[in-house]
Amino acid sequence: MEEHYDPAAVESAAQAYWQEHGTFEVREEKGREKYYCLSMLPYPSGRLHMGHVRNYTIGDVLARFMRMQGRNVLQPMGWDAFGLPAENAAISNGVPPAQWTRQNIAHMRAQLKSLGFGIAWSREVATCDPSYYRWNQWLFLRMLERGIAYRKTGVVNWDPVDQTVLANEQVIEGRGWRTGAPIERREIPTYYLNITRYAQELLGDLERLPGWPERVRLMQANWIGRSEGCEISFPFAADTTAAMAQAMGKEGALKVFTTRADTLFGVTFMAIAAEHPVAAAAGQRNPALAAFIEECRRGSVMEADVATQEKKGMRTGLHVLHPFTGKPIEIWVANYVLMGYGEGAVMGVPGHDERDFEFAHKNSLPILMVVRSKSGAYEDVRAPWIADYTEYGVTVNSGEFSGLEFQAAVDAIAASLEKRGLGRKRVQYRLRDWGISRQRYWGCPIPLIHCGTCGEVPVPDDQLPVMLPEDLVPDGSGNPLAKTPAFYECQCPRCGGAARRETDTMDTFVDSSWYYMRYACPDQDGAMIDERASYWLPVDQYIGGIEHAILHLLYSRFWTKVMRDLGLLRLGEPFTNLLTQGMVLNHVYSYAQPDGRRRYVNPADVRSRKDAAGVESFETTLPGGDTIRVEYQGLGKMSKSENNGVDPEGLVKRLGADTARLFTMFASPPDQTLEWSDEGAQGASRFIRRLWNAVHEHVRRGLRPSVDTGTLTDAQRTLRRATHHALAKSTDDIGRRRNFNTAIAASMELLNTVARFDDTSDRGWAVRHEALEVITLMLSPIVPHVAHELWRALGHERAAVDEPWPAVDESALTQESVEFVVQVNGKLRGRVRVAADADEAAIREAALADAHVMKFVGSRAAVKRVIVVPGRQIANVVVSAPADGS
RNA sequence: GCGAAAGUGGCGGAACUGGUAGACGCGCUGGACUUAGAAUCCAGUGGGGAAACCCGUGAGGGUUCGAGUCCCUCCUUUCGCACCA
Repeated sequence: MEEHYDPAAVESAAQAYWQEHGTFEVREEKGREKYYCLSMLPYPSGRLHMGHVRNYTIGDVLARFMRMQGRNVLQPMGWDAFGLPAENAAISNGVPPAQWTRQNIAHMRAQLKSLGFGIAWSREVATCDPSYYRWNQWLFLRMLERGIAYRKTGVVNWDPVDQTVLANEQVIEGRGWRTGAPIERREIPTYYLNITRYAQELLGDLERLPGWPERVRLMQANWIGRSEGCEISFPFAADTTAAMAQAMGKEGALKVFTTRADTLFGVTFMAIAAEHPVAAAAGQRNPALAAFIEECRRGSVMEADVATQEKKGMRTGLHVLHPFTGKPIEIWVANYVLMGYGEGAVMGVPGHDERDFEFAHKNSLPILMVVRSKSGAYEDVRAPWIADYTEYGVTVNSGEFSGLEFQAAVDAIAASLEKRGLGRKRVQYRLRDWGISRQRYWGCPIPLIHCGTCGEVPVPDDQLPVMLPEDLVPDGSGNPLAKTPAFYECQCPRCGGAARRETDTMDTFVDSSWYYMRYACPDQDGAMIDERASYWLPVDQYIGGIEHAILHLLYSRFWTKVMRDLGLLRLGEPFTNLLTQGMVLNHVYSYAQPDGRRRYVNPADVRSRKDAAGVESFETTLPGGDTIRVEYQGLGKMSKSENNGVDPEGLVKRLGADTARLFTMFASPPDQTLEWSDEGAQGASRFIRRLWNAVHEHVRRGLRPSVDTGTLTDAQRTLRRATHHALAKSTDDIGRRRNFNTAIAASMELLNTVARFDDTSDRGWAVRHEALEVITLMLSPIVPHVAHELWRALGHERAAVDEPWPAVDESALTQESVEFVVQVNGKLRGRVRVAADADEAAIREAALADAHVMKFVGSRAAVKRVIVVPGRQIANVVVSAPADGS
């Protein structure tokens, strides 16, 4: 063993050992309990960031811990390799996305290896490999056969300059993020996956996921957004049937969805979305209305923007009839009605709905009150034209349905409507079908062919995969696939005539919806997955960022259920336990440039100084050599834009992988935010050196006999107790609570105890030896490299990574006497030592015999009772009037 | 607006089931070693007070022998969703 800790040497030796022994390569072993530990796969952006380090360290600690617990552990890794950044890099550098992506993967793989993660590298998957995306295409075709995938014309964000669809988050203040061009709402044909078919199951099964954070389940439930209500048909009035017959075919009624059928008698107008077919029909006869519809169409499709918009509307001149009173009700086109939810039309009840209230006020529409509060108070204090009343109450002014409470009113009205064929109860979901078409190059081709005579024709299975050409360089305008005849020109598989291949690619969320299944059998080229998947799945522990709480995790659950229904799996839920790690934060510093724009300075380049009054200020040295003052702007997520990232590669070079891992695990619990601290990282490094030095000092004295636990001194017994106490805590903290920070604190505490233990006898040596062994193994999942070396130094042939997790020696924990804390009326007043088996009476006597305690009790006569809590080693003396202690 | 989580020393955090508030680390102070610094080691470190003690977990109330923890009201911060009919 070297005298001085050299992380680079220790780490490369340990990594070489694991590599050589294939330590983390695993096979399916029937009868051995498996543990599938999965971290979300990274996008190959080029370099790891601290968020990756944190994510994969959490996974690695759990994987290594479970391995020591005897489980057959699979921890794989792969690459979410399709996507926009590769195209953007291609546009600015002229390098094909494939080349850029593969270079990044190579670099990041090396970075992951340098951090010592115990990954089964032979199972690596990259989603841009044809051997992977081929099965996206295959499953898509199976979905198409069953109607789960379908083609529909839908509203999208369209950038007219780049000629492409943009995701909502790529539209900034109504303009394309790259071109600055105003974004249009355009209806183009895209492929959808029918996730709404699974809405109820996706919602209901959330209850079967107790290993998921409550807040993620809640976010998904809100996203799915189930509401119970009624659909109601309002027949068209006589004056409008001619126009409607044209637009609506045979329907003859305007359908709405409502959760408040009890307010049906309060309807004073109908509101329909600008995209509603009735609106289009009305617009044909009315140029002003057509212009208004066009104005709404140009507006953003982002719902957050829609929410802040002023409520605007225009009358259509068309009417429907109230299903009970028969009175005509005018139809308005309103910008607050969403085409994508319910029927794209609502009944306007301004007396009992906030939005309708606002709309009615703006347009001077009548407001009727048809619900009063149960107490009746509402009628007395508020008139409907002053405020709306949106609570559940009792119906009034509602004909035969007056005087009913909410549920009774809804039931009665729905029953009556259903009898007349004008409505029924229905469940509505907020969730929409998943549009997967992207007018992008760097993604998985959608395996379809458009033929002039046969229409849309699926690519036959034996022609899969539809290969994405890898040598194209996008220029920023449109999809290069659509400009590459060699790609899109093809023969129709049905009639053999000339046809055009679909040039849209799939949303990259498709790629990440099932990659965790493929790790089980990445070499299988005859099927999507095979029976090895049923050995490893479901994933026992999934770790990733909270930002994926909805989309990725919902899509994966949906995908799993589809595969189950296709008979490919027996599993309904892919991830048993989910850990969402917190963000990594760092300080943000900036200064104003002459042109007024702020420039961000990396915290590593900022110096702090204090003036005579102790006021702290910050400065940095510019590349030119000038020193400039910078402003502290608080903490922010590590990001490029705020230039506050810490490069893991530099950290590993400077302090070592073990230090990087130890600091990220120690600074805060895994699900909370982590604040980067350079001093904290130094502290982690210092602890590792202290441990190294302690072991070095210990083994320098040579190896000696093992512990004879029967004949130890008090100090020796105390150290053994500390050892096994720390072990019990660490086991619980990692295994049950997932609180790695406190597990590490327990090891630090034990090392402090060892440092104070200066017994040089044989038995003293042996007790210290045991403590150092336990520390080494307890920390080995967190700092595996240094543990590997220390374990050898402590005299072991077998590698630390192959050792089982040590067992707690219960006998070491027992004590002959224990200290009880004595309180008087809940305030700490003394400590007494009693025999470990002392009964309540003895503890009570000991407490009352303590002079300091009695000072506050006054006299024994004042004692009302004594509460003894043996498990907590605490006794509380209750007195009626405590003495003041003086 | 709706939903959720969280407010504890100078800082990150600990206190898991209501039972010794502040573990562990950082920082800071003093000391040792050193020509000196760095590194390392030792001691101290919530506030007040000479001490006895008193006060302290965002604010206010409550339950309890006992509250950081439970209940009520309020404040602040963060996150998610947001015209969902």
